[in-house]
Amino acid sequence: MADDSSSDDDLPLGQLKKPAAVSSSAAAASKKRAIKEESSDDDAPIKPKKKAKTSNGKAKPDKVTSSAKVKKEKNGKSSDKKPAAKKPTNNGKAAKSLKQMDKAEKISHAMQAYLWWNADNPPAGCQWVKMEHAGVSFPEAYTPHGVKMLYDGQPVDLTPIEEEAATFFAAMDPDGMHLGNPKTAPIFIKNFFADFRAILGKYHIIKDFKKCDFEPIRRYLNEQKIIRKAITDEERKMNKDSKNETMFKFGYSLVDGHIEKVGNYNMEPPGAFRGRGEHPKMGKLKQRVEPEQVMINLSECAPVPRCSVPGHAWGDLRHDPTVQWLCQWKENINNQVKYMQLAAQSSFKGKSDRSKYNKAAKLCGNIDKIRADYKKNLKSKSMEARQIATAMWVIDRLALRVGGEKDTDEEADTVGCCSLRVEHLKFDPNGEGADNKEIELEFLGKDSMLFKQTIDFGSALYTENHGMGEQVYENFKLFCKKKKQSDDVFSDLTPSVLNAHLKGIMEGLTAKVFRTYNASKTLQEELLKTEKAAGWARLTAAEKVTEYNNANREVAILCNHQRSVSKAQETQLESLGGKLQTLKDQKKTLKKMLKRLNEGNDKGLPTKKDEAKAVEKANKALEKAKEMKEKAKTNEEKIAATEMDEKAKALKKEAGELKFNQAHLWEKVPSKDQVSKKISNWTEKIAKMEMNIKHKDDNKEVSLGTSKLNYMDPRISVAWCKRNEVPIEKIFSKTMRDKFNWAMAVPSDWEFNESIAKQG
DNA sequence: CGCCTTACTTAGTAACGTGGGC
DNA sequence: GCCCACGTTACTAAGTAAGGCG
Repeated sequence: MADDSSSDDDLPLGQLKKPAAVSSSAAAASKKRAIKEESSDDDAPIKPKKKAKTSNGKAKPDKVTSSAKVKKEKNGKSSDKKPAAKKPTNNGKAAKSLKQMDKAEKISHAMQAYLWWNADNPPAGCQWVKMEHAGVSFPEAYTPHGVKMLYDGQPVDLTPIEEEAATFFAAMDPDGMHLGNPKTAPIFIKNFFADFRAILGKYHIIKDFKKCDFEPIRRYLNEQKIIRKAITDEERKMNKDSKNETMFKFGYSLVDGHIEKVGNYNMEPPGAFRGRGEHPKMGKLKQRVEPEQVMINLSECAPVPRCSVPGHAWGDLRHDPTVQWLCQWKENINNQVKYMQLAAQSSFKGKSDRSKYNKAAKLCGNIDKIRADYKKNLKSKSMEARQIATAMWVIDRLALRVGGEKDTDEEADTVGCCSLRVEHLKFDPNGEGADNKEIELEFLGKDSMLFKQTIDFGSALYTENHGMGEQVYENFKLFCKKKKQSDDVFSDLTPSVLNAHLKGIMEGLTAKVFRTYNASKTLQEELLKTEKAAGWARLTAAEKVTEYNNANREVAILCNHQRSVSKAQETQLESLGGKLQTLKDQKKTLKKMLKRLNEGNDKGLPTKKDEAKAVEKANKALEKAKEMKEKAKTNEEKIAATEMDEKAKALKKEAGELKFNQAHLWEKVPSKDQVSKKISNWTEKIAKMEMNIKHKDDNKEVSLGTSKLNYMDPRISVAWCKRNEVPIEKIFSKTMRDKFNWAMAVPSDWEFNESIAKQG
């Protein structure tokens, strides 16, 4: 399995790209025809001639197709030596028979039967030989709601297009990260209003944003939200069905005889551009994309899908097997090309993912050489060599991104290593004096995430084991000398210069490989550390998972993967703090009670106040709300039902709080025994809650998902699960298991090191 | 060669849906 | 069995890097 993954991997991507586009598409085309013939029996059920486009979608022929396919692939598979890998991927649950599966399950079953890492590769330089799909699914045309915004207090008639734009603005949360931030709100409003005015035309009465009142539309949208909340189960099912229908139609592609999932098959709908950070273009109107703007890419032999928007047609057609994309179009905000591509669990993505990790693993064998190289050059007489060496240290040790140049008129002002400016470094941030070797790095990185860390270059962390911290510090001082705050620290260093140097050291090495390498290496080392600790074997699976998450957190911190703390989270944490205090107070009360009982004074001890009443009241309200929901026909009734529901929930919450507040008490005067038992109970509860709060607090600003999804070699996690008897589902969600299907078969002693690079 | 285009990976957040505590 | 906090998924913005072109 993973071991035989052979030499394949880096082949298709790198070297052979050139002969690609034009010439090879012709060559590939002729080859394609040959292949088509060979495998035609294979495709027979899938290609009922004209309707082939919908072959992945339409109801009847499809059912035959998928089940036939399943059987075939299954048989083919059982002959190849590994039935084992299959079972755990089947959700852990007892395998369903084909008859019991719904359509989506059947398709996914069929897809799982294809193991690309055991299959032949497409011709060198090509990603596929045959590819067919249904194109993108377009959002529905805008339906006007007729709710009028106010201008200068007066309702204004708007055309549907104008109304749509106004509605995009009204849909923005006034307290959200764009309008709720006093720094970004003016940018957003300025951009939006400029585009809105352009739609309205010169002579429209709307001229001043301050006189605009979008509140009526905003209220309407909120009302719609409430109505949607009150839908019946039946309606909910219908929505799901129609969603599934478009998934069946557009969500799958046929690539070289097997089904693959498409990632983003829904065309991005129009709206207000939600750029992050202080993006200079936020608020601009993102236009609706017409089919004519879309280019689709499929094989020449594939049927061209009919465009699903009435009266429209695809803009252009391509047959380029050297690329992965199925559709592309231009977006009007930054004039960038966007793509529809296969999903993360597809073979295309799986192949490049595996090759990414193999490349990072290859770095294990070269890292000493590389560190020695930049150590030497840190003192080089050539300024360029010195800058390259210092940048490499930064990228290696601080895990910064390479940092390409950005045009701040067009994009947010964010930086990485090469684009660091003098103003982002603060020497001796704590004013500790001359021989202090601290620098505070403060800047906005990708997605405008704050990087703020004080690096003590003289500390053991950066000086021991060839850490070179002191020399790096001297270099930084040198690079910043006589420069303006706004000057680049690495004056003439660019990502291409840096990457050219890296390529000279190790084939395929680029700056971003260091992040993958360090993330995976860190995970592996952290996991190993805990496994070696005394008593490890006695831990439960859940406790082991906590340790895994701790290791994961180390990686996330290394990569500076953050998330903002939501209001809800903040209040939740606060309320937990309140609860903890209550528990502590209750414990005090219990101790006092015990003391008095010991003294034989049991008069006036607090007892439980009647709480059943409150509970009953809440339950009644809840029942009524349910009833209203079921009866509701009109919008007004639906809104009333939702309101009632919310009221009832508030009552229930209140009752719960009352219950919690006197949970330490008894109906009658308790015995000494009862009290002391409860005291020890409470001690335990308090400890548990303190742990819980600490854990939540530690995690609230760290995002574990990104590193798990993009940086940590999944084979490390799979092997860890296997040797520690932790079910893989505890670590990887369903989609992650699908994405990492190629990694599931590694043995329990698999290691992230240079030897795996040789294997492929 | 430096800049622009192309193609793909990485990223946080909003919306969604579900599993496990009451 | 219910419900909601929480994890998962969808969405699309924002990066990197290679290659082409003038």
